[in-house]
Amino acid sequence: MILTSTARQKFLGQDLLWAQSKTANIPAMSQALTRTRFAPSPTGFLHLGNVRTALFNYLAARKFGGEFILRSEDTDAERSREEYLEALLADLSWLGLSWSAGPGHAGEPQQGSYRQSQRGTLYAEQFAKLEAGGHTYPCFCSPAELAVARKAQLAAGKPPRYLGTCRDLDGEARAERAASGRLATVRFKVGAGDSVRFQDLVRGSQRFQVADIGDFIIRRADGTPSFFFSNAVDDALMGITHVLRGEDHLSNTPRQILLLAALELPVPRYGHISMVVSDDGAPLSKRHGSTGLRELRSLGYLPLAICNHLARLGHVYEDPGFMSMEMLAKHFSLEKLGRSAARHDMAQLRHWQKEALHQFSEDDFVDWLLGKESPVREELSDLVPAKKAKEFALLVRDNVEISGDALHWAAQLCSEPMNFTAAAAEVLKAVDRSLIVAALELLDQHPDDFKALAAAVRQRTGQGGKNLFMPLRAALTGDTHGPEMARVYGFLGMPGARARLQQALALVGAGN
RNA sequence: GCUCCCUUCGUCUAGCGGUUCAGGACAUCGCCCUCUCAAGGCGGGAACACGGGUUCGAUUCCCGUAGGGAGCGCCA
Repeated sequence: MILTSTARQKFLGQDLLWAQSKTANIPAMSQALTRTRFAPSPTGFLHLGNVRTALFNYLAARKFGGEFILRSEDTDAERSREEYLEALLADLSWLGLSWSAGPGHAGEPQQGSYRQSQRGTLYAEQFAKLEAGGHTYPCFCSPAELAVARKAQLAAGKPPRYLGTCRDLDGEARAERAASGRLATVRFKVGAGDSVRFQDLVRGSQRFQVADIGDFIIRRADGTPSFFFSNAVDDALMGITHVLRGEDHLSNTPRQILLLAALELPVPRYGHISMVVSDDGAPLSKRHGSTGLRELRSLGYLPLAICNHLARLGHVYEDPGFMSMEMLAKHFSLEKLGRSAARHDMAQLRHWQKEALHQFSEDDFVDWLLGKESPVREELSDLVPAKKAKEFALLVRDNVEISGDALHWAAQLCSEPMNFTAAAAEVLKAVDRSLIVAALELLDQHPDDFKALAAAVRQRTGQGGKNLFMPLRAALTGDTHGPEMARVYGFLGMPGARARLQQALALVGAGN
């Protein structure tokens, strides 16, 4: 395809616009006009890379008082599943990313559905426009034939591009092939000898040779639109102004610009953000345990912890502190987006998790650990008596980083008989029997005052400091670290403490 | 194979030719606090991939090399 001069003018005009937008950090335009989107295909669960893309789009929209919309790219009927879509929506809203329009949203807009599988009519109109403009042709090559051609090109050291076999077929030849029952795809005619330029929001000016782009399929043999087509067309039709997407789309962008130009539809500003790789440097995949949003959620990571972590992967905030979603949006800036790939580091996420927990009030914390949303709610209720649950939660608060950690403390402090960690058993083995015996005998005199008990034991045994407290801790909690002993003692209660000391006695004195 | 993108402490990154023998955060190590852990305070170690240019002067600009990544699909 040769760009018409008006189309080219348009490009130049847009180049200018984009160049400006880069320096001005998104033009004022008409503020409310900033529309971003997240357009996943419901073929699996979200991983951190997807989530970060969604987050950036959300933050950009929110910062400029615009709209963030969701679109389900479910044109692949084979792989798309309703349950994935539902999971996606649930996970995104759990994260705190709210969208103003999307699949299943009340008040579906004038343009139609936010599921591509239901936008066939709209696509048909656009296909017709393209066909009328002479931008397309049917291609009768079979997948097998194409695969062979590709292989041959690769072997010959050539780029694997469509050869154009069906491009110049005349009407007769086409009719003949169609009559023979061969199904045709529709290809977009890409012209030669020109280049496509655009100003990438994060990578600056880009230029691709049109000659390097083969005629690509925009409609599959079954009549459904291909990604290049539906994705670009929907962005235009839905009035998307800024597309922040993965770097993997960068070299495909010229195709979409060409398409949109042929359709005379508005071209959004594109920003290609770096990829996120997992902590071992491997690319993220839909079934990568530690990088799946679902997995993190079920482990007890908090939405805001994840957002703080992700927002700083490939994006810089001057303030190194924890931020609310509002602050994340307020200080989000396209100019602060980095160009190189970022590694997801669990240690960093853990830091934000601690920060997020730190922000919690007591009630928030109790609700997080024991409430309906808690992934450990049931297991905890099996271990901790309901009436002591709240006290337990507050007791272990400083020793819990993710909800699962509470399970350890529940097991240590509530199970009967009690568990001793290896370290605690070591401590008890080395301790003098008389110390535990003394504690046992003095227990009655100090039923609810650990300090007084400790003082009494100290007086009788002559042991103090670490030598006093560590054995008592090991005996009462079965562990060598944990919450403050005075609070633990209060939680255990006198009868509980007695039972525990007696159990500990069995381990004591292995040395004497 | 071709095209494009990327390359500063272990990790995320600041840096947009000199005021930086490179700053912050996380992680790590040490000390303080302390009955333990955590938190908190103080302090330490730790990086400009390599080679050429350009320049009075390069982490910063240009060109190569190496390494990593992406795209070239009737996947998205």
